[in-house]
Amino acid sequence: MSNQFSIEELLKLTDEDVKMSEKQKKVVEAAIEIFADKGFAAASTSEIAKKAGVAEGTIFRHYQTKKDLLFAIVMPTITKSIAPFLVRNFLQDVTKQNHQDLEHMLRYILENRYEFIKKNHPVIKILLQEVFFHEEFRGELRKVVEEHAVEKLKKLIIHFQEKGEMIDMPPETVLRMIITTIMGFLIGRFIILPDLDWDDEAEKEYTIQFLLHGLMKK
Amino acid sequence: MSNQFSIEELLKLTDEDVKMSEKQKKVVEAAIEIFADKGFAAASTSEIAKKAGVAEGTIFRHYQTKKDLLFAIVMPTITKSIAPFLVRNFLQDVTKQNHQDLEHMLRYILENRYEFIKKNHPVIKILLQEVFFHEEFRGELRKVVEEHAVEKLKKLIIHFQEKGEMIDMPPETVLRMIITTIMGFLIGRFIILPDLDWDDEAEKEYTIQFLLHGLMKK
Amino acid sequence: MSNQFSIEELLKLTDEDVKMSEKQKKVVEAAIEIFADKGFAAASTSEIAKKAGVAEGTIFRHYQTKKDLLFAIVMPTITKSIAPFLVRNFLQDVTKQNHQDLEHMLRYILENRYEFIKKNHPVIKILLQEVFFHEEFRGELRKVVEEHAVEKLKKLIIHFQEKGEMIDMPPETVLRMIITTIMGFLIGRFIILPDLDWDDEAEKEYTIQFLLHGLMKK
Amino acid sequence: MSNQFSIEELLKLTDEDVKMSEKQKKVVEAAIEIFADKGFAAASTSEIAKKAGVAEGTIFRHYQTKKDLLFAIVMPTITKSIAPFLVRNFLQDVTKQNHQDLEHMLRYILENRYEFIKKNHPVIKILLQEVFFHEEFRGELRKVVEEHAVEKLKKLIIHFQEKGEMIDMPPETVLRMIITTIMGFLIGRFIILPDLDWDDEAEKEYTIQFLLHGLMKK
DNA sequence: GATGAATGAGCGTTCATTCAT
DNA sequence: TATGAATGAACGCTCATTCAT
Repeated sequence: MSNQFSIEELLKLTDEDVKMSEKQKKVVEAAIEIFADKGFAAASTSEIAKKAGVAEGTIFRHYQTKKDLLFAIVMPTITKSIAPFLVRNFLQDVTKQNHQDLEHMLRYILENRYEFIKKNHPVIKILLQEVFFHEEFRGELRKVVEEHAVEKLKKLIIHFQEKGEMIDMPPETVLRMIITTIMGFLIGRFIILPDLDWDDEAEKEYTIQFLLHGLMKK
Repeated sequence: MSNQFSIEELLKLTDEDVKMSEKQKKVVEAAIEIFADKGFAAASTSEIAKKAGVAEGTIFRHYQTKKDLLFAIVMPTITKSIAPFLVRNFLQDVTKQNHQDLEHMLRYILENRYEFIKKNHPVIKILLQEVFFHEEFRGELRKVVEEHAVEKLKKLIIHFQEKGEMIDMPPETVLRMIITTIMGFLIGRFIILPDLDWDDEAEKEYTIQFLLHGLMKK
Repeated sequence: MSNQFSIEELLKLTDEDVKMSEKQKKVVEAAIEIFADKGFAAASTSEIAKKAGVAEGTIFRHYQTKKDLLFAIVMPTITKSIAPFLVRNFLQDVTKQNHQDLEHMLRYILENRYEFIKKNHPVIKILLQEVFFHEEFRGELRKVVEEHAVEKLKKLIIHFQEKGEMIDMPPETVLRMIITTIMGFLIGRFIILPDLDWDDEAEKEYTIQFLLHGLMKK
Repeated sequence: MSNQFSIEELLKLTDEDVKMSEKQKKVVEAAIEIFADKGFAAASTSEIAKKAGVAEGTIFRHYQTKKDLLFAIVMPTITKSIAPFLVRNFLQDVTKQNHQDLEHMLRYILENRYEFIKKNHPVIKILLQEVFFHEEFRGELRKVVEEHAVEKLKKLIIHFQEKGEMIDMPPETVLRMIITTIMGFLIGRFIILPDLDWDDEAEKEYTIQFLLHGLMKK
């Protein structure tokens, strides 16, 4: 319980950024924009400095290497990416409720992650692009997901299956369907085709309906 | 109909590679390995040359620039990525059959793309990594998908919906669910977690079941 | 005679350091250590500041440039390096004595310079390392040596030669032998191989014997 | 005997340099000049390239780092610096002769090293300047001197002492006097004050006389 | 056709120095 | 007086690309 956080504590994590000096903030903003646009390897520190309106040396006062800058941007987002499962009572809250739990849970996760990616899509784009090239990202993701998300969700799935509400598939497979469907929507919506004319509320509803139909026992 | 191909013609596309000299093939193999491993921008032509066992200059005899080499590797795979829909009679074949059409179609597409990605996952990994950074890839993908896949599949979806077999959602949304679920499986299986101990036949079956449950009218 | 000093005045030169603030002293100490260790050009002011426990800017309050810091450290040692010959009565003192003068003089110089380098070897190491790269050091050395040491010593040599005690060689050559032999010992002892197990008293004696044998008329 | 060389073989070592391309030779020449002039740390590769008339990248085709360039220049000279003692029969040649052996040996060494430093003084200047900053140089010097020079010379010194020709001092101390006196002359002559008006033949003679007087038993 | 030396622009990074606090 | 963030020129080095052989 000691390494879990209340929503308030999680928000504090976000506000830590406030400690940054004005110039440092400018550097981070410019770096996010450029990393997202052309990728880490193709981004140059001189371009970042120019866009941030600082001298190139200023970047290296705050971040020892270009890679450190990338990590400082992406690493916190890796933790925050599983924020719903960091909430202390996530498991109990959901299981104590009635037969509509599954739907509630899916709606909660989708809505919550929708807002998260809506606010952070440039950094998440960077994460998606760079996760292949930096073992550190994969390691951190695996750690954070395995420690805080996988077990909780598998328990929930088994709980729903025992109540006879959910289709009989291995919990890992059900998990894959949930993640795939939700991320498929959000990545399509915010990363791949953000310029399409999305009716967000309708698509969220369809996504939930598709998941419920696909996962619930008839 | 003129820019559509029979299965035989598609296979010929694959065999075009045969025209390449021994050295050229080595270059392409080395480039695929290194691009997939560290990304286009972080790969150096000298490293590719060394791994291919050719001189640095040899690469540039066959490909004017490093980017040309990338394109020569990835572009054909973009076309092949929608191969099932390039087949002349795809639409007729499916719609002329009985009430098990939807399942047959999904099974056909999944099986076919499973084999494709199994054989080509390094190049597909490169495509996934680089599609964000090269407008040319996005343009080609959009063209090929819109011209050959989207319309056919939307017609099919409408056909199933009119037969009362498929859930009532906008065809584009149904398409998204199908693509998301199938690609979610294949990318997870071959690109993100290829080292997991997958029971492929079972997972394929679950994926089909999930799609059928999610998309069929009860 | 006006620019010559008594022993007391020379000591005062040493005590000038007292005027420095605590921080300034720390800077000088750190700079000596780092300049001696890695050379002036490869030493960074930030490293000096860190080792001295002051801010980077503090160095430049006391010394306008990094070179000024080097000069402030080394220049006084250039003067002190010929201290024995700065003593007002060096010449008279030696020539007024008996036939053992030569030996006395050599012992005096060797002993005196042995103590000097024992106390100041880090700065002398810096001087030896940097004298090639800074014309200012060569200029100051030449000035100080020519003005205060060469003429006195040449007169002494001629004096000993006229007394028939010393071998007939050009006085400059004799001077070279003396300097070479004494500095060869001291540099070997304190700069090049300080970690060897030296028997200092014996080696001093051998050095004197070698010089006497080599220079005295048989 | 296997790792010892005839004069001819040693000369071949020198001629190996011939394998270098024209541009590479230019780079080495420029680097020697600039390293000797301002020291390794203060020399810039762009300045070397400019003086050599090549592109900066050309330097790094032949030498992976600036330090490699320094080592390629200096390391062979470390070996050659003890060339006389690498000659197969150095020891026998000298000891088989008559009472004038000591003088012959000293004359041979002085003359030989005089010619060596006359030809190579820029590289030797670099070695003297950089030996303090690069453990690799000290290591190589120690190895080469201990393996090939020290033992041979100590045996010779003991041989002369047993014949009663040489003063009774520890052989290491005698060695120090010889090295100090010869190097003192050569370094003064070629490195420190090369612009003085030296009468080389006379100074060589004085140096030998001083050594003989200083070391021979009366 | 293949080579690999040569190029030079551009990279990430360091550094002595300045200056507002 | 002392600080340390900020600067920007210069550094060592890499790279895609060219071209004489």
